[in-house]
Amino acid sequence: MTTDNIKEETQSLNFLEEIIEQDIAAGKNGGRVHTRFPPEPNGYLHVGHATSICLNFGLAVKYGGKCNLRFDDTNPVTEETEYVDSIINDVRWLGFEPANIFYASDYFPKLYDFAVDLIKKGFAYVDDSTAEEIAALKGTPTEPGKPSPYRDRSVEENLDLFERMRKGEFAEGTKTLRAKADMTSPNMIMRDPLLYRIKFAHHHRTGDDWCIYPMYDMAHGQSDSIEHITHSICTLEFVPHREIYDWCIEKLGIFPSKQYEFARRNLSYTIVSKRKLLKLVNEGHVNGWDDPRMPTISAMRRRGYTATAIREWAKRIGIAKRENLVDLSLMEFFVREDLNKIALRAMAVLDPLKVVITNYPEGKTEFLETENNPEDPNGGTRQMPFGRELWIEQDDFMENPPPKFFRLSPGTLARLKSAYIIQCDEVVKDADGKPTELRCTYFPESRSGSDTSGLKPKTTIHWVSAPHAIPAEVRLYDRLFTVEDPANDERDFLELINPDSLKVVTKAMLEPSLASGTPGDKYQFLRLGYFTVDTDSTTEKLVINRTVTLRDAWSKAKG
RNA sequence: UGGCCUAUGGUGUAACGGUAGCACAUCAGAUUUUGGUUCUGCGAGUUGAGGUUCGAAUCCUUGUAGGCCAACCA
Repeated sequence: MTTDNIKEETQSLNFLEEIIEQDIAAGKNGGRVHTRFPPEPNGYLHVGHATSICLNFGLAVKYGGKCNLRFDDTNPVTEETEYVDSIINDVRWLGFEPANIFYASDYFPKLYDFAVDLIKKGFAYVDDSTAEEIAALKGTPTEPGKPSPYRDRSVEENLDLFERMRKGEFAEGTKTLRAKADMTSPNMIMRDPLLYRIKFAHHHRTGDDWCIYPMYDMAHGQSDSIEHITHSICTLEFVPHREIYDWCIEKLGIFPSKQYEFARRNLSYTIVSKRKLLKLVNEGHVNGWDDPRMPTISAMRRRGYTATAIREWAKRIGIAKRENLVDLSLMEFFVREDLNKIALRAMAVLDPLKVVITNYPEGKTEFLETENNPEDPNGGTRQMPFGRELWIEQDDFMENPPPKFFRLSPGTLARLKSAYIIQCDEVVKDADGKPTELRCTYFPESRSGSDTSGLKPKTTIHWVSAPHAIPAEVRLYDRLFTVEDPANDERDFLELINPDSLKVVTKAMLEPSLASGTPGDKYQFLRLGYFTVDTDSTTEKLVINRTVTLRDAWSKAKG
């Protein structure tokens, strides 16, 4: 037996996997595993949904089961087809194909029949109380509720009233259908929860067919049951709903789906509240739902995060029932890990400083070979033009360097990556004393691959040939908020926005091979980070997003 | 002052009565034509108090702390 086998066999399970394996072992549902991802199409999917998608689809994959994508579209006033399309797109982009794409709204007729069945069995009644009256009789967590005066209507009357609700005979808010459960239950959810409400609203799929719509407690579990979902996984805030979930299924005598709850995963420095996200977009704090600083899946995609990275991240942070705040650096680790393998290397200068090689012939251009990806044996090489005038990074030069700085400074040597070793002879400065040009000499015998100079520079820096460089706009992103947990801060979240979350570099210089870049292409700009071509790019102008920086020992060292 | 859920290094997550492990982060070192990658190593943890047991992170009791529940939202 190999080490790998041992490792695999002793791999620990999360609590949901344990439940599933026990169910399979017990022969429950014939060993079948069927999950579902049930978003409400009222907004864009965010990183929290991403973990849920990975969980539900991942479990199905792991146990040879199925996972449905089901739109929980039972509230017509907030839901739109636009969101449906983006959700399907996001699920597929993450690498999962739903076994079925279903809509709770497709079950409206069936759900209506279920409601009628509950009425007939004496488990539901039509209540004429107003919202205020219902709330008043509901009691409090420490006091039991009191029965509605309409609670003991006859089955016949309830049937009649409910049918007339459906026909549109009553105004919104005047009548509801409620479960006849337990007004004295310590679980507030069990105090005769609303099952149906009247809403004369246009539904994105059923149009004006209905003027009554099922509530969550009437729709969700029953939809699970209709689809024969075996493991219905949701977040912790639904724990108290489990009782009514089971109650409805039992009273209806339908397929017994089971609900299990986990703690949603929170990412540090981000916010996922739909209301707050909407505010960021509407008030222009960010540039739309897919602004690369947003926590939406579409934004992460645009920023250059890969589906692989997100899936691996979700796998690694695991699943449990305790409160958590996952450090952003863990996400960034997986983004770097994947990008390190797949991103093409390129050279780009964000803050250009002119270098003139005084002993290099004027007008001469030579092409030097450089590797596309040292991590990929089949990555191949490309040719980089090199000449007398180059751009290097301002940060790579210091006239008066501190002790640990070992890049270019007057009199020191530096290797130009895949090219020659140079030495800085003279610094040309502007009126403010800022270097504007370096006059250097190169060592012709130090060419990469055939270096006979014997010189040992302490550093290798990146560069771009000035006459061949492509100017581009590069957008540098940082965390959107200044505090780890903006959702739980006493200050208004708008006050916590990081003023430096976006820096636009307008005069970046890229190596010429970038000219053919199209949106979504991923690169590692040597020594700078991982970058991707943004959707704002045009044929005239490239726009590049920085996905994440490289780990940077130097910036840490200097503080 | 009701019910429910939860508590393990800085962070996330394992250990299912038998040596508290893994990953990230941190720090130190090696390698390196990317201050990247890779490799090696260090430091750091069971919410308090009782109890059961030969033995408790794990079981029991009881504190403490955090979260959720009184939308015609999901």
